[in-house]
Amino acid sequence: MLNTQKIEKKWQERWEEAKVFEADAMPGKKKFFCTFPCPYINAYPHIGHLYTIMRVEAFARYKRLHGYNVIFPQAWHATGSPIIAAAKRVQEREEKQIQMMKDMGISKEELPAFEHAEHWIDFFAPAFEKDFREIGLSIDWRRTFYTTSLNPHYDAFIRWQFRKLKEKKSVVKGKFPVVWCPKCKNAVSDHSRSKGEGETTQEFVLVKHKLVGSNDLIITATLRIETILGTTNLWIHPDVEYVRAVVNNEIWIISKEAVDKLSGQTRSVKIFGIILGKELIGKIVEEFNGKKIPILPGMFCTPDKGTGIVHSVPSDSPDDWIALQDLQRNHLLCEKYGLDYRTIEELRAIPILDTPGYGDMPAMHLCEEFGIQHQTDEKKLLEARKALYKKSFYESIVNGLYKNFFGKNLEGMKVTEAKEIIKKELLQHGFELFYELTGPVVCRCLTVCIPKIVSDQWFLAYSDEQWKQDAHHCLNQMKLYPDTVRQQFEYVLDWLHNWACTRKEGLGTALPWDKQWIIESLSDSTIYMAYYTISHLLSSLDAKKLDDALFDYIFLGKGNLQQLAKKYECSETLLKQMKVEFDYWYPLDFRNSGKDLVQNHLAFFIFNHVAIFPKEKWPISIGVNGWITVDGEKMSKSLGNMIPLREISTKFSVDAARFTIVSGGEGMDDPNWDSAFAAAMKQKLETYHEFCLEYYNKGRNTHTSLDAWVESRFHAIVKQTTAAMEETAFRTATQLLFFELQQAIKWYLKRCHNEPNKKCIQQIIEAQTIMLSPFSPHIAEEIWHAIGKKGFVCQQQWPRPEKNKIQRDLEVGEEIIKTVLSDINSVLKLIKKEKPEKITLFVSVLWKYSLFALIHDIMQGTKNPNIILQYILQQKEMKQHGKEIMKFLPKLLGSGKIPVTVETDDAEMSVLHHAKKFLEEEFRCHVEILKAANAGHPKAAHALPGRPAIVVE
RNA sequence: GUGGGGGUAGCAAAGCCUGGUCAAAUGCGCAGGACUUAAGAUCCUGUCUCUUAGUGGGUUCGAGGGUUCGAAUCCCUUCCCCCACACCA
Repeated sequence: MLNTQKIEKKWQERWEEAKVFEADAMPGKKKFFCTFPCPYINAYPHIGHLYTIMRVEAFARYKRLHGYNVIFPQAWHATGSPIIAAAKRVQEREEKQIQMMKDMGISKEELPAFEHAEHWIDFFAPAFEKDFREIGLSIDWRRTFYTTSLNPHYDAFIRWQFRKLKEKKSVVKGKFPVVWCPKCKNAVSDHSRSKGEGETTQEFVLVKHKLVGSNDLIITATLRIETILGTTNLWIHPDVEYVRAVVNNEIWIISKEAVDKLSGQTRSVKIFGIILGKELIGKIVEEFNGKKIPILPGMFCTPDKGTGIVHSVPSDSPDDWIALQDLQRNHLLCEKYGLDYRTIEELRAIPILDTPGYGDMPAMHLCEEFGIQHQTDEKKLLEARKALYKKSFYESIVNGLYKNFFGKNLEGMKVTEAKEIIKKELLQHGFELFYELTGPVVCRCLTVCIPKIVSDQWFLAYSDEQWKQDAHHCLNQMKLYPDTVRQQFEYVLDWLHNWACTRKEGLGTALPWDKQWIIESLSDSTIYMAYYTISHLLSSLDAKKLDDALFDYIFLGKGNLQQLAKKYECSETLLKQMKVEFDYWYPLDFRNSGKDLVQNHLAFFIFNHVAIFPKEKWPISIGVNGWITVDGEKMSKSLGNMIPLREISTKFSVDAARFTIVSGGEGMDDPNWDSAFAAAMKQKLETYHEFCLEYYNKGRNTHTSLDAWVESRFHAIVKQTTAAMEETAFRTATQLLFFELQQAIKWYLKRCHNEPNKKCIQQIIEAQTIMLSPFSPHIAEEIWHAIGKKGFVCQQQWPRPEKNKIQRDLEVGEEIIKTVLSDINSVLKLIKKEKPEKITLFVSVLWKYSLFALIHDIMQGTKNPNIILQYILQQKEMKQHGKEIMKFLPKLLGSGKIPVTVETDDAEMSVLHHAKKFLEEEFRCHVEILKAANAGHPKAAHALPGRPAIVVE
């Protein structure tokens, strides 16, 4: 048994000593720069990280074997709120958080330290590095850093980045609705809530209804502005007190509860009167289009939702429909509020939308479907409403009433489209927007949160057309692994609009020109790969002195070297060196991440690169992969199937785990981690190690056709493996270079009775070990060393496939022998004979005829037309002329059986003659090989090209 | 719903673009055998089903249609799974 942990450690130390993975600019030498996105360091890394980073790692090691000067740097991400929020939770000793800390193996004594965000970084950054080192990643650790203002050098870099963006007008100011805590006077992110995780703001439109005979406006709020033409009446709760208030020079009637919400949203609201719902019932309001409708009693109106008043669209709202039904059935109620029930009865729902499956009165149908009897059936109504909203939003079509909507014809348009147009028009005609939360949110300070419009929010202007075009341009010339993600990228680049890039809380860099803001996490991590090229040199400068001039010089080649050196009190050489490093390494050659980052990080990455850097520094390629599943199940904390990296060495061995995870899958599919495979793989690698030691110096010097065969297989496999590696199809590559090659070797050794050609087997062992090294580097080094090779395996040359050594006919020959072997075995098994006395092989023809000659022969007659047919179907001509031929072939086959004489193919005969000795030894009996055509044995008729008939005696 | 990626034997995963050599690679798992004092490892054999002195038949590649002499592969319909739909890592 190998001590894998010892081996891992040994080689990691040796690589470190020899600085194998430290790469510096070497102008003139080909280079490869690859990165894995900074992981967020609020917990230990796990096997999910491993899969994605292995794609970078394997590619990096592969490129090194091709003589590239490779850098693979790694930094840590701490920008944003999760760490701060977690620290706060620790401070509060929140149960869940404490449990999480415990699960991570953090003791009670250590807890107080985790109350401070800085400690998380101090703790996890080294932890990540340790874990990453322990799985043998070929990272240049000199270049490591972490993000946020806690790293002043990086901080200066981010400030430079944002000033550059601002210069290009890529950062703009705008309005933005947020979840707001009135007490903390802060936006409350998901992580800082004690209740209401996942709730966001929701955009309503405020509809103004003019009370006839006064200047008062009754305000309703709706999510479904596209139904505006279906309004038949207003609902108001008779027993609720509403207020009259001056809102931006208008008089509004709204619920008390609505006042706070409205005033939080850039409005001044002054209450000057109270009005009971009852007082308004029966009155008439005038709509924006002049239509007059009544105000009716609706008990379902709740003052804390919207404005507490509802406009009624009975055609498309189950609530409105059933409320209207209730009222129309209830004469007493009408009388109670002094309403004329005849006019009430005449109120009819107005069809406005066509909803597939429900026609133009979906609310009515849904009330029936859900068995809703009364407006107090809240549960059922909620379900019906949800069902309808969803269906209607995506599937309904607006009808003829919208033929002339402010001069626009919307008839036949989908709701998703029409909605935006309707909203836009109405906003121009005095309607207003209003935000509500999708559900109750309570801040960490236990204050109930409200929606608020922040008016000085900064955005990255991704909606800018020119910027989008540049991004597309960049994408078009980029290589994507796999290319199937391209469409997704195209879509995302188009779809992205302005991104709110600043926050009020969290870790990060202060926005240089507006220090109340902190740059948001995704926005600060878009071009930091450039920072890798200089991070190890930059840290020797005094952070306080750093400013834009430095980065302008390094990244954009502006400014005077002498002056700058003076300014930063450093040598010119150092500054120059930084510039050389950047110019040499950039552009970035390969960036790989999970597929979930396509729509944000990777898209931002493209955008910001094209904004800041000249074309020749734009990224070269992006790799994208799926999400790991563990033994067929989604990986999650709750399932308890997270495998932390730190457990890998002891549980599976690093080499086995690295190999396993890569063979889990490729492309965009979710790959699978198979624990049983990992365990088996550990054993296989050990066996492989033993095999190499046993066979490396074994063998003869003579060269046979069998050696030529194994060489052919070897070169074919190397060729395929290389092609797969180039496409980052690492699963395919591992399958080929390990299993496929093993199989070939096994057969080879069997055929040559464990007496391989020395040169052949050495070449194969060396090559296989080299090809294995990107995946399982420790064991590869161990083998390399053990077979007496000098240097590191990771610094060797990737094997070169030699085309002229690949000989198809040799492979076909061995296939025939394999078939014969397996056929004899099945016969032996069937007749339960262990020791045959004699085996006779009847060899048929390899048809040399052209297809048409064959058909001619069939017309002459044959012993078995079906066999011929089968053979015909495989021929190239069939692919070209298949249709014509098949039309008349059945007729031919229907004709009689006339014996036909055919020539035996010499190739097959000679293959079998060569293998005769092998077969005889295999079965320990005499083997006879005859031409089927003139054997005269009844079994001989079974012979097929490439598959002799067999008689065992 | 929209955009993207998928659905293949017990599990995982090739094949699909470019239809025929596909009952479908490979690996894991499982079963039997050899070796061994034994375990592990290793090696061999089998692993849809029925047959059989083997190269044969049947039914399979989410489901249902279609194109074709021929479909896992091309086209249409449909169901299911994953990712994203944002202000955040």
